[in-house]
Amino acid sequence: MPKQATTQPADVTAQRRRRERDKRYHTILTAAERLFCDQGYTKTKIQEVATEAEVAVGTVYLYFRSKEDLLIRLLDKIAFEFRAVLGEGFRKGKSPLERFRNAGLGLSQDFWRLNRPHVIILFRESVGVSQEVQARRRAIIEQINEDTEAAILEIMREHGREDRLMADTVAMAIEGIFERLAYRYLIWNDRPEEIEPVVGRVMDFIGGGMMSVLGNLGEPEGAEGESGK
Amino acid sequence: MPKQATTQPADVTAQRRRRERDKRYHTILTAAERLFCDQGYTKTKIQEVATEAEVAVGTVYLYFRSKEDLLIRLLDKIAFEFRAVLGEGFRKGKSPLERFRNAGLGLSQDFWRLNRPHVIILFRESVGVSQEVQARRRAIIEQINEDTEAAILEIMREHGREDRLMADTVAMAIEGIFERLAYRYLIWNDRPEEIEPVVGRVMDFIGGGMMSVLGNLGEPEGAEGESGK
Amino acid sequence: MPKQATTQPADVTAQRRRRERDKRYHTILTAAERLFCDQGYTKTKIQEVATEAEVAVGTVYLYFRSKEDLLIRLLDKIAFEFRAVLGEGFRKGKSPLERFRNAGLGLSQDFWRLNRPHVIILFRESVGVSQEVQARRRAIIEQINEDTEAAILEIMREHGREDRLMADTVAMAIEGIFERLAYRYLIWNDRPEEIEPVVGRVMDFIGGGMMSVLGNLGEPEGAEGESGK
Amino acid sequence: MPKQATTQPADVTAQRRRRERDKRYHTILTAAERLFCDQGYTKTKIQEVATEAEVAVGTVYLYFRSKEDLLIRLLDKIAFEFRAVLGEGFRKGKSPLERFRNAGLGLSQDFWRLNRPHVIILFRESVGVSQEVQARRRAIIEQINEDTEAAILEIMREHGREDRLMADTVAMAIEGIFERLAYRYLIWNDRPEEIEPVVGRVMDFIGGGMMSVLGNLGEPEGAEGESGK
DNA sequence: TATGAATGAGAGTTCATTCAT
DNA sequence: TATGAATGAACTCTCATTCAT
Repeated sequence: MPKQATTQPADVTAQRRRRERDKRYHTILTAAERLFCDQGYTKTKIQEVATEAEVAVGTVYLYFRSKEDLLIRLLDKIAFEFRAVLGEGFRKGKSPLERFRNAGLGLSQDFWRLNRPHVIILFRESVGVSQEVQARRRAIIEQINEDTEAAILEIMREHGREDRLMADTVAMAIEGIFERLAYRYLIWNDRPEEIEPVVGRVMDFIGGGMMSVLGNLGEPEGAEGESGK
Repeated sequence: MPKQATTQPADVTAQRRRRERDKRYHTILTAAERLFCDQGYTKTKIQEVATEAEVAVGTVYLYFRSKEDLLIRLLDKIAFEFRAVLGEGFRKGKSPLERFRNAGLGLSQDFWRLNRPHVIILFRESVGVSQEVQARRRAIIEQINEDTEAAILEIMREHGREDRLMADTVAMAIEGIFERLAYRYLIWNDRPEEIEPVVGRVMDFIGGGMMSVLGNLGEPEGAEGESGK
Repeated sequence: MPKQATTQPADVTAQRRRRERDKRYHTILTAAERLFCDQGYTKTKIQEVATEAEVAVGTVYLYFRSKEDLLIRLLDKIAFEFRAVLGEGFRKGKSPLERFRNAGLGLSQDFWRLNRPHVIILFRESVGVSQEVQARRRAIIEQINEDTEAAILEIMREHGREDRLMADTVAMAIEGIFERLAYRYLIWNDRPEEIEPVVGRVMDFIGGGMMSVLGNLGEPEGAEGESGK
Repeated sequence: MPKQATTQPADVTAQRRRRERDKRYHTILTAAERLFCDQGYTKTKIQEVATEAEVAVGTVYLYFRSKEDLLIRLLDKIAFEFRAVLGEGFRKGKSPLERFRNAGLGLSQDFWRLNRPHVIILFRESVGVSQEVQARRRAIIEQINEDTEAAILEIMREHGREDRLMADTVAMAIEGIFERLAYRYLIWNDRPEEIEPVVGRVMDFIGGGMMSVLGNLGEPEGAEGESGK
């Protein structure tokens, strides 16, 4: 009791330890991210991650169960940030459609431009690694799909009707488009500055596609021959 | 007559050898394909490929330079068949738009349904393997992009104007959509029977997107507010 | 005092580690030496070296880059000891000639008799292995040649003249003689006890050869028609 | 009988076959020689030997039991030619000493200059290959030693006494010298033109050594202090 | 006799993971 | 908690030799 009164060392120490632990966790994770990006997951050795993070090999295993675990935690972190950017975009704007557009632009501006490594890990390095990594990757992408679908359903509702099947399909399509976009301008060519104009064109394309689809649902503009057949 | 019988053998033998060589080449390639799909490229051992193809390990190396070479040849074969199906689709139909639609349907009907292994190798197992494999994968996808772009330009021309930039972007978008489609219904879920209805909806979406884009170019239907801004 | 006990451990541990590292290095090297001798370099497997040294295969690669590196380090060690014995011999004795003789005897007594494995590795197992090993072997032999040449030049100088060309040739001759001697009585027949009398005769032969050559240079006994022209 | 009378085809064919067989045997052997020299025995593949000899792999095995056998036959051939040159030298000249000198010169002029490949195979590529090859190599070198010893004994006899032990040692010494000579000017440096002057000096050295040794035996030219102690 | 496709044992090397300090 | 030396299973590729044609 008197001891606690003087400096509360137990709590303070515990807090500091916690902070240091967190810090080290992220140092290692960031080192792994950098290396997985530059050399690929398979070619990166735990020893290299340790060196890059300025810790010993054993220390890496103190924070992560295995090399695979390192990748999974990385995916989780990426997923979190990804959804955050996306969610932020969906919240800005007056009409649902405007919000939708903002999300797309936000993704291309804020996220990808800054996080090429994340894109590389999500779309290249985590592909085909192991069953568990596949599952995680799939969960992330489906989660994003659901977010997008929700936004689309909101737009649909505003137009008077909702079609979950179509919303799901459109969400899937949009995700596919953006993945390819990212692949082209970040992974294959590292030219993020070219993304913005392409996103403009892409959003036109997507907008047209959605209009066509929404038109069939709520608005009496009617008669796009192909649709719905 | 008897003379023919004695002089031909050389040719006959040479021919038969060639046939057998080709046959064995494909036996090994098919064995690799099956295993790469089921267990993944990395986890598949050359020994297993050999056993599956009922040859010795050394024989595999008689036909392929390395394990990586096996994957590259596989990609080449897949690319060839892929483009064949796509090209066939593009040729059927009266109007460019109809031909375009046919290509999409053809892909989903003839190719993907029958060739799940191909899709898995192209979209999952060949990702992140090595620099050379990446290069090959990229070349294939860009090639398909060009094919698609050409088809789109044809449609554009019919509508009175052409916009290469837009055509390229749209081609990219379409490819992205189809890749995600394949991923979902063939790789993550092996439910090829669900593809067709989804492709229907997807083609509506794409059709709408293209109309919107074409509208801006040639037809005076005008006024899709979002587009072109 | 107690403080010293707590502050020193770091140094002590570091020292002990260093000692253990050195010890293990030599354990492995010695194991390799034994096996290379008994079974030959090519037929010895790294696994065997590891077993002989009572470590794991991976540990061998922790200390040596490759199997070839193992041989090269061995050669370096042998070269070091070889020159040490030779140098020691060259230092004992009053006249240059006596010193020269001592070096020869020293070689045959101290070195070869005790280091049959070294002789085998230097003269048999390291021959024809690889470019780099050849280079190292050559460097060692040329180094010994230079040492011998220096001793001969000293003798020559005492006799009033020096002839580098002749000294070089004689050094080469002497080395050749001793190599063959070693080959015969250590590699082909393991009878080191027979070396000493032969070395006696050989030294007579060499002495005569050198006298004849020196005679042409310094002493006016002259007139061996062929020599020196 | 009448058949024999017409063309004696059986004999003629048999002879021609024998000739062709011999020719092919030598073609293969020569191809192996060239490759063993250039790339080393270990690195040379049977396939390469076959290609160089313009036959199929199987054909090589029709003429030689194994890769090792190829090397052994090569050694035999080299030994044969080696002894021939040596023997020829020993026969030319009036006095035994002159004949001896001729042999040494002959070796350096006729044999080595023309047969660098032989030297490389005998002194480098056949070292450390296998037990059997070692045995053959040893036999060859001992054979040459005996030839040399015989020549030395002849000289000794002319001088009135013979000492087998000394003759053997001197023969060994001479062989050692020439091997090193060959190593230096043919294997390490391919400069055969430098051999001749060196051989001159070497023969002086050897001459002096032999004189010293002979002096002790028979002739009263005497009194090289060191010798014989 | 000649061919050359097929064989398959074999070996060097790597690297994720552990654990004594 | 941190360290990093030690581990050893795993895997690709080679190449001498064989044998059906």
